[in-house]
Amino acid sequence: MPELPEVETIARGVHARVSGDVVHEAWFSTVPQTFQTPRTKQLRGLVGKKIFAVHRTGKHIVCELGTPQSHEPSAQWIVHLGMTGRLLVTTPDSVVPPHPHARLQLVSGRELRFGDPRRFGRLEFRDLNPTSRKKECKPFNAPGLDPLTITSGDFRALFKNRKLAIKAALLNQSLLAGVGNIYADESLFHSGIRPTLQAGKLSTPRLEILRLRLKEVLTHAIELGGSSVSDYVDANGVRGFFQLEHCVYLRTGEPCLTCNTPIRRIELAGRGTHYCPKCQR
DNA sequence: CATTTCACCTGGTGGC
DNA sequence: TGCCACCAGGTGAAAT
Repeated sequence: MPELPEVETIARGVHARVSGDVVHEAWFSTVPQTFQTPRTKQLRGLVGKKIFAVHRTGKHIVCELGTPQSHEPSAQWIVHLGMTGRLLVTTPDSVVPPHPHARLQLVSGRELRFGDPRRFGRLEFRDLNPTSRKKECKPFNAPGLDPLTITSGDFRALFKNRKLAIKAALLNQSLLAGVGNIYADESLFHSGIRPTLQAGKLSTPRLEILRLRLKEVLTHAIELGGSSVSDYVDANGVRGFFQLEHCVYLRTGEPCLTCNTPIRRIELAGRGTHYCPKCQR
């Protein structure tokens, strides 16, 4: 469900409410595919740990953990929400929605809960060990570059000589980390770029427009708490408002807000793709 | 290596 | 009310 703005909103909300808190007890479901790291190892690793900070990288939420006495994080709990994952900070007595997968009871009395009906989300635990060369001992980092901070030169270089459609390139997380279906469609609309154009054929000025519009769209969406299309809510259970600003996403057949031409829907890279045939060329 | 397709899941919606 | 087709915020593995 969640793309960069939703994940950023959740990470901020969780950070605000649980940093400094300590994991008292933990419960995990037995759904195997949810646990990137074996659930027993996650249980052992989390209980008794202090949460120093929570932040986003790409579409991942990273909780920095350590012993309550220390000041340096020595482990990480990494949450990927998939399509329908939710990460919520609640009171212990609040109703547990269907499909719960993790419940961390905190010393403050709060609970950090993860639930996910479609089970595309993943939970991962890392014991950080600076001397180890193993990947699972290194701090987690999204593979692609962050669209909020990427430079013009790096942005251009990502797409150079690429034969795939620009929309498919935007969705590739090893190029840009955090862009998903909504913000790919919306940023291409605001850039006047047809999603099917070959990424490598876009001129430097058009790529620069895309970089700027993408950053604007994502920043604006973060300010509005993300897009709630069906069921997305932030760490406090509150819906976002950016869906009210969507110009093309899920507006098939409705008039373009600029020129009144009906919005067209095609399939591209296996995803529904929405664009204005007149404004985007 | 670059690119495309598909499987993985549950649930909501709208047509009949 | 039920049944069915279709759609949905993601991504990794397999195929090409």
